[in-house]
Amino acid sequence: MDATQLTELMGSHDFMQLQHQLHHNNNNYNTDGHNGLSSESAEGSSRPVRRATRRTSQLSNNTYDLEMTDSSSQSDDTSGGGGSSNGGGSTTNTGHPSGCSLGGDGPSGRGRVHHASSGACPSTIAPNGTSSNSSNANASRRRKGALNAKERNMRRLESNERERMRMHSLNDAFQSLREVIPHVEMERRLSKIETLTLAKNYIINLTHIILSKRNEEAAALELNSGAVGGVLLSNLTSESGGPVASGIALNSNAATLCFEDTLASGGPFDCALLAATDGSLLNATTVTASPAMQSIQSQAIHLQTPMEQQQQQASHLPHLHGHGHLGASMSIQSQQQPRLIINGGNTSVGLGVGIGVGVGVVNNATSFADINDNFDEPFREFL
DNA sequence: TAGGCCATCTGGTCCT
DNA sequence: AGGACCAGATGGCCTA
Repeated sequence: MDATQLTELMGSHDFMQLQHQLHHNNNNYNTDGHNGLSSESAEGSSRPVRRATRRTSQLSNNTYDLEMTDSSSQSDDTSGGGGSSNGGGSTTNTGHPSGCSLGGDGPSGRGRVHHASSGACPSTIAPNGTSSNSSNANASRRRKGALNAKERNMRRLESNERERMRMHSLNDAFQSLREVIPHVEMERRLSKIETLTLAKNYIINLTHIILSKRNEEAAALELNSGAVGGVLLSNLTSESGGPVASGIALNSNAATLCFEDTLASGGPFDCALLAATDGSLLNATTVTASPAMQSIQSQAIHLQTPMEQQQQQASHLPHLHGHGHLGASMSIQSQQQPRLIINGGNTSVGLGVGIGVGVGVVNNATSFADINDNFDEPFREFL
């Protein structure tokens, strides 16, 4: 799985092809002890390894002169981007003060609303590098100037330390997220943007599944257009022991959503047999895993384990605001319901059909007109 | 060597 | 007022 394939995967919202992969997630990504990741898997992935020495306290390496009394230098310079002697330091003033984009993009739109008179980018920069910003900013600087340089430097160091800790917490949260998102095994760990994209798509797919579970028949009607939010299960037998709708479950053209009841025991499943790719509508039914099905359960992507792991890590997670879809996802995972078995009974169709059938739900937005309108609905009870 | 990704520093802004 | 949050800037590491 290379980066291109991953990009395609993220673009296709396909998570259902990930069998045989999830159980590697916790072992194959290199981590380092400094960024909150486990250290036992440091072999085989270069990206985290090279960070091993980065996540250390910078205080000891800082070249701040705590005895300095010249208020015109170091962190007191409000015009200089960076200015640090370590890491983000800027030894050459580029002429672009901190907070100003080189391309003149203006406010990015992220973050909080800025008042017209404020903003990260000073309106003008005096030749000496001082900002001619609002009077509030000037007053603030005057107040800061009232502090002696040693105290300012100390506060700057403390602020830097807090910022590092904040970013470490953020990175820990990213790692926790990586561990609960099924994704294709890669030789390197997921980048942040990949993690967020996969998480978003994963949540979308879970939403589809929940909606389908709540109203299989309605979902089946929607899915009848060919987009199926499930996975292929084969070798299923009906509860009575006979083949399930012969030509359906045993047919790779059929897509089946099953929620675990008693997979381990081979008991009945509540399965929503959604739709065959020929457009025929399938009925919801209850089926029982055959011995063959049970035999492949070890290869299934079983979300319970990462969920449990997440629960174990819950106490270590940084505070997550209770709004937004990520929060909803976290909530539903902590509730452990529903537990979804993602499986591929026929490995030969795992990728091709998995993409085309299993995860076509999102690509075919018209098949789920209600998804965006009621996206939060399945999660409201968990909020 | 260019580009991607990341950690860190930094100062402005907002919130409590 | 202090801390959290944010985003720009910078340099390091790695891969293609």
